[in-house]
Amino acid sequence: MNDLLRNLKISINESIYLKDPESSDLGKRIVEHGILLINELGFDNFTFKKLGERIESNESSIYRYFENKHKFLIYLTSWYWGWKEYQLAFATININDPKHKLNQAIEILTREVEEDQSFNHINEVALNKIVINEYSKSYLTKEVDDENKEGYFVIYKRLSNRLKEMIADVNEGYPYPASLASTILAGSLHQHFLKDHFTSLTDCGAETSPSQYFIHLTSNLLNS
Amino acid sequence: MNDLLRNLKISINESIYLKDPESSDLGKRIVEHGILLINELGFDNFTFKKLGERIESNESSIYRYFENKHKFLIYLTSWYWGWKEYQLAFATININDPKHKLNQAIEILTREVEEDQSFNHINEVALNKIVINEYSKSYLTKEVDDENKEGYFVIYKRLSNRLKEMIADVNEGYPYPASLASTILAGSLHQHFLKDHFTSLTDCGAETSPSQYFIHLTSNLLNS
DNA sequence: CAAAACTAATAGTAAGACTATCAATTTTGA
DNA sequence: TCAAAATTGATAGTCTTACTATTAGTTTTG
Repeated sequence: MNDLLRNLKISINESIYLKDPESSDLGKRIVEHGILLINELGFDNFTFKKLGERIESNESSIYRYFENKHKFLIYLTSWYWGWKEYQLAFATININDPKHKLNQAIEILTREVEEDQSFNHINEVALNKIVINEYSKSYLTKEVDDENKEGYFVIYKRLSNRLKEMIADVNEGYPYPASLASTILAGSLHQHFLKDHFTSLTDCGAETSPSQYFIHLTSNLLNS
Repeated sequence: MNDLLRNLKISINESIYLKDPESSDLGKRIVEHGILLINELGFDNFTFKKLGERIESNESSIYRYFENKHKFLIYLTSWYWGWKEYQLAFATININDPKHKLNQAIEILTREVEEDQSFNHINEVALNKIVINEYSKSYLTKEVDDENKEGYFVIYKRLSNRLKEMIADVNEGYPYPASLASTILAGSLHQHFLKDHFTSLTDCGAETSPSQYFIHLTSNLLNS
């Protein structure tokens, strides 16, 4: 991402946090080291107490920013999808050919993540691993419907919808654009997970990327 | 499923449990009501203490069958995939045409689950909902690699592989059979979840089923 | 029918997920 | 610039979860 975006802020639904972590130094440290610590321990073993120790602050101070670790995860993953949304918008804005545009979109949404200099306190590589390993835990709960109504997943839904529109622009007769879009988004996380832990269940690995798999799949499906 | 299978037992890796729950009345009650209770409360809110109260037994007695609730989930989902594996084997054994065989396989693996009379103490409909809502939590952990080595996921991997073989039998030139198989299995659970909670992200619903979507996708992909 | 296995009940520990209180520090706006 | 407001850190405390240990009563079985 370029310098134009250096002052950009990904905006996130205010009901996800108690106090905006972008508004203070402590808040940014919570986010920065929260990402690193969840990535190290896994979300299940992560606690606010451990994060407090890591940043030499106090558990109770973290609770003033986020109600609980579940909301913290929703905050972090929302940030991630908001970040992807910007990348997608910038990378496809000048492309007119629908096929080329869609391929570019899939590439951006499914590729291996690299560090983005525009956001100092966020390690996008670690955050991407968190999304791969933990994102589904944020919605596989008994509270999904309530939280969905509260708008906790708007960014992801908007992103999935953009992809769906691009699919429809390539082939408006294709009957399942929404399902294909969600399959690409969730399926890509899954293929990344499989290549790290269940190699027999995927063709992705050193020589083949999830991007190649999904671009091939989509092209063949829509251009036939 | 027919009467031939009435005495069938789905066999599950012995290291997943401490004492075989099929070997006693209490064990069967743990499984039977464990499925119902997890379905009611969600896995996160489920505890052995609550299950003990439900079956009028004791927490400590349940701990003699399963080390912890994580292993209990692995047991239940392994049972589910073993059950699917039998259904798949029986339904495809006499089909010779590879395309027809594959379509039949996808149908079985992605369709809405109905009660199976062959296994009295197991409510397959509730178990299917558990698999949709909780299966990914069983492998999205820091311990996956160890547990995978212990064979906790063999049944699922074997099933995914069978599907992969059927895909390859239809089109041996298709470059991503393993990824397509895992996409169908995990993607189907995901589409079922979306139709219940995020309707804008899927085309599946009252008129369209995940089976139709995946059969259409696979046919178009392999027969072009 | 006695030994072995199993189950239920109780108690106890350590950690997690918070809430409340208070004092010290920092920020801020009149 | 100084007093009020906001923020942070430290401590303590509650309730729940996830277990482990012990014991006593019940059932099974060779």
